[in-house]
Amino acid sequence: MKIATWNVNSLKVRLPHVLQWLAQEQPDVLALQETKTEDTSFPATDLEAAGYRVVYSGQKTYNGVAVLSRQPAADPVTDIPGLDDPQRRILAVTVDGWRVVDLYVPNGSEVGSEKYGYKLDWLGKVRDWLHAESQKHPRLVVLGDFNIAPDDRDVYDPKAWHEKILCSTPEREAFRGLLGLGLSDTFRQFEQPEKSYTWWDYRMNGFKRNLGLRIDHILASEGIRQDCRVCRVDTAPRALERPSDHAPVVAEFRCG
DNA sequence: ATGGTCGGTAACCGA
Repeated sequence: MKIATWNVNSLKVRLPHVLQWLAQEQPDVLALQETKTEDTSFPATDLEAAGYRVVYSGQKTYNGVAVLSRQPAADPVTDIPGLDDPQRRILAVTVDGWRVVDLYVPNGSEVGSEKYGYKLDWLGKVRDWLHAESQKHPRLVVLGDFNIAPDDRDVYDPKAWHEKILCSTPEREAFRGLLGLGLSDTFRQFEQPEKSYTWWDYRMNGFKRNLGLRIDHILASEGIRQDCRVCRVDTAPRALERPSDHAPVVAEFRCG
């Protein structure tokens, strides 16, 4: 089972990159964030022609998540029970007995802002929901744009980002809270190159200078963490013309 | 030097 996550920052603009990447990598599952596409204009036909089933939860202008899968996706959930939120940020589906939870965690804007409060509240409610999901599904993968750099080694300049958004202690505690559900940060199960990141600001030639943060993650439940064979960032799409500001992250699991 | 670049959408907001 090869499963990946990619914040595409507009699926309409990035569709050629996504189709190219699917053809090259042939993942079993690809979770997308920031599709910025209403469901009525989701490019289902193009993706199905590429051999993928599509499930999506979008809205106008902002947010939007989708899961592409080679096998059919069952039991979709688009809302956290008990959280009445118009923002389309979560999508859970079951593929081949694997529960896949696609998250687009709020950015939070600035520490202490209203959006920051929403982010922390949202993360708390997601944690409660994922606790219930983990009881129901022994094979659980939680992946997406978490908008949290878990550790200083996930930040190109930890001093400059000290207690800044994406790096603040409450955000990192919320991330550790998810790990406390028995979820493993699959990227850190393996030796990795130093200065591995998944997002680089469009400004200041951030990618060329590798001024990045690792904020996109693939978490695996206790039942499958030992089956994870590799987790890596694919920086190649970030170097293309007109790229997303995020790179895909891929994890491969031994099956059965 | 406190900027800078994208995407969506139509003057700015969000990231």
